Amino acid sequence: MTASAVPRQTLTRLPVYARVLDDLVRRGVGTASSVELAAAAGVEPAQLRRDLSHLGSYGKRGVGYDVAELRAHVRGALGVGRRRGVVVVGVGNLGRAVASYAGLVPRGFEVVALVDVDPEVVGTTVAGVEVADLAELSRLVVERDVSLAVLTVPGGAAQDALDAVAASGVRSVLSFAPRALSVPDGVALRSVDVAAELQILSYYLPPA
Amino acid sequence: MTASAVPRQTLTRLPVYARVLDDLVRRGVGTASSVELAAAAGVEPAQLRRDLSHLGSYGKRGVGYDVAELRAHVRGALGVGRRRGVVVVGVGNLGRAVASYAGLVPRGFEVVALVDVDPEVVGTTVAGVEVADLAELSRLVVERDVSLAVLTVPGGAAQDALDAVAASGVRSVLSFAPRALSVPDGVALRSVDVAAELQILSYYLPPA
DNA sequence: GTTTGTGAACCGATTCACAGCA
DNA sequence: TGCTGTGAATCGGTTCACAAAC
Repeated sequence: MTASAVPRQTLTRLPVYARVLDDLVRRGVGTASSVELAAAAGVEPAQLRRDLSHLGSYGKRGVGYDVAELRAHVRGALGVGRRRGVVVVGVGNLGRAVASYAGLVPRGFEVVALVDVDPEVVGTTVAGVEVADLAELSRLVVERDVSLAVLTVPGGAAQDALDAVAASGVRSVLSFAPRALSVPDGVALRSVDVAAELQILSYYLPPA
Repeated sequence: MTASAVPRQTLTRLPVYARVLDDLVRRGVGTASSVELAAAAGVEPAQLRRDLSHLGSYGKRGVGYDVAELRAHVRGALGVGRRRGVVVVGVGNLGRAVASYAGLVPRGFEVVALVDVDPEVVGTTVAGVEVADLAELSRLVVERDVSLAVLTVPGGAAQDALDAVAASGVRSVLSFAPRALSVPDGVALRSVDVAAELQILSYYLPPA
């Protein structure tokens, strides 16, 4: 089962499974069935079994899954455990929040560079990292072994930021900008738009 | 075409269309074809036409869509334009970033309440709003007409926060907590997990 | 001629349901 | 017996392709 054979939707659930398995390992649970794992992950058992089948055949019929073994395989598929250098582009409120977010370190993500274009911000230190000018991006990516970028820039600056990040050699980008972005070849982009999420939720509110 | 007939996936694209239409109105464009709109939104023309067809039939064959009219219908479906009170639960770095996020106001979202459990934080003012104790939540929801909640609490506190928010009468919730949450009846929940997004992106990185 | 709106075909993902293995 | 892994059925959503409308 090659890596590229993992369906997109399955891929989005693997981090959830990884978290559930982390919990079970921490609690010393040795074995778990698809029913138990699915309940903890908030999905259907059949879906979880199908998802895991894309990684290989690691369960035992009549028994369930060995928690530690399965965890190793899920982590392996996601590349968890390997250190991943992250650059945060745009050091406003959101950029500072991402840079300070404690949830990244236990997953192997290390914010090793911050860049901005505002001279007021460049030179300041956030979460122990000095903010550099955007012009330094390419150098920092190489020197600090950056493999992921988080864009926390205003919408109007997002396309330029994405292009700059791509030119610097980073191939995986998470954007918080409320914009449809044209994605350079070979770059994987995921987007989060907080206002859009709230608008989607608004749909369900009473129109009154 | 009733409101509940809008498919989930279409719903997630409506905010994108709304933004594109905002731009066109601002630039004084009167009419646009599905090809033009789709290009700006980053989707296929057929998909855009299908999506819009769920809202009604607002295009003119041989001409395209009247930008202002279509915008009004898309906004209407999402309830944009109506003021929406928002409470931010958990005033850490991320909560402060959300409370200060300028992108919410133009979409009609107004952060009118902040709550936390930490006595160090309660009483401070963020983005012009005083942080209240979580115990005040129900009162604030009523007094300030809150219809949406954003959960920016640590993972371990998320389920309790969600339950408290639901008990206070808020029915639409956006969570940033890295947890699978059990959703109370009648509540719409959307989740954003930054570390999970980075893990998904990690999948595409070279394993070396 | 141009472009919408939509049946119909297609596609990927979910769920069912059970054969196969522990 | 109990539970996985997976064919087969199903479902929702996307894309095709064209008749209808302008």
